[in-house]
Amino acid sequence: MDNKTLLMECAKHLFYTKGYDAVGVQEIVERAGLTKPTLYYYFGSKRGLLQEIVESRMSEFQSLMREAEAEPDIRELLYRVARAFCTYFDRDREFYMLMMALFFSARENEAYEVVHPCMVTFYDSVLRAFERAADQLGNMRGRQRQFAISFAGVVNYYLLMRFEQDPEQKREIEDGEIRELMQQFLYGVFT
Amino acid sequence: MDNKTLLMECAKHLFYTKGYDAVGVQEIVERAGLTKPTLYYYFGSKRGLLQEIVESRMSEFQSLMREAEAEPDIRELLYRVARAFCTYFDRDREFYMLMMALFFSARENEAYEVVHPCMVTFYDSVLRAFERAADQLGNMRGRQRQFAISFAGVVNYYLLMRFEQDPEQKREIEDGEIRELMQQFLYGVFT
DNA sequence: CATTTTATATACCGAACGGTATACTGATGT
DNA sequence: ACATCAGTATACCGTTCGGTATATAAAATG
Repeated sequence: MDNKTLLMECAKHLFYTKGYDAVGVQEIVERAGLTKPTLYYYFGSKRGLLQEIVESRMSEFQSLMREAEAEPDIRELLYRVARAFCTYFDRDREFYMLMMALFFSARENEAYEVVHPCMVTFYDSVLRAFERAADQLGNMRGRQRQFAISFAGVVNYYLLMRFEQDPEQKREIEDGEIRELMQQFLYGVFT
Repeated sequence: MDNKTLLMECAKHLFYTKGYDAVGVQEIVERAGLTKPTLYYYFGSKRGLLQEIVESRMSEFQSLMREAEAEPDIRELLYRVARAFCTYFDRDREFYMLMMALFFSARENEAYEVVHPCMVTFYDSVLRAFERAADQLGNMRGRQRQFAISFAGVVNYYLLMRFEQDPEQKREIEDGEIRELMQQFLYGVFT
């Protein structure tokens, strides 16, 4: 692994573990066995470092979503979108949790400013899916937003729970689990 | 307002706005028009300050939940629990959002250590509600945890959306909205 | 071989960090 | 009148912060 990638990996781990503001650049370069000017050579600033970490993993999410979005049937579509989120989560759990944490962090914080545009992308993908399936959901009365929010809430809290119970990622998320979750979302808790 | 309360209010606002780690004690006391030794006189440390902010608002939540939990019917119970969350949210939106942010923050962060026990309390309240209603939900096959997680996800993401659209708290959350959200949770999106 | 470019280190900057030793002030109790 | 004590301020502590000026060594380029 080249030093640039090494720095990004070390930073990601520390940001995830201790929080963006709580980690100093000194700590990052020490973990990588390098020095500060090297970090500033590649990224220009602490903010630039976070930006590159985030951007380097966004394209992967977008291609996962593009596959999922092709599905016309709403039930299958929702399953696939949830599947895309879970796959993305499984590929790098620390990164996913870091994104979640930064999304919920303070609005005026540097890290939030970097991450927010990406989270809008995530959310818009879900919202578009509901809007394209409007004809199958009856009169939604403009509830697309509420559906998208609920969907994101259910999926992300599910992943959060997964992570707390199995932070080591011993086993991947199975299709059956995702289908059950979507079943509950579509038809309620009584089924 | 006495200086202790003033410090807590200023700190809460700054922690919410900029993030716990990003705010220095100097900034807090300046906003309050006081000096550092005063802060350390009352709270002992920055951590102690956060602790008091959090603890001072927990009892209120617990009494709201205790009222809601008395309801035997699962539909009405869920509505009441959601109502309790919303009321609590409406009473002090900045505090609620601060708690959310800190709950999602890094595990090894000082702020997380302070807030985590409280969030466990929140979650356990919901979990208990589902467990007490087990007989009305058929065979849950141990899905209480999943229900509780989904419920928390739906409610918290709903409040998050509310907050983004109306951070000024111009109007309270109406019962109809909560009932609709719970309807969707109980019976799915097709209703 | 000389020159430029890329990548790294040493050593440092001023500012801000969390926290404290000490002194003062005004009210309270005796 | 005096001692006590809660509350507040001045001035300071050592450490760490994000960031940089400068040097150097290796690799690519002419």
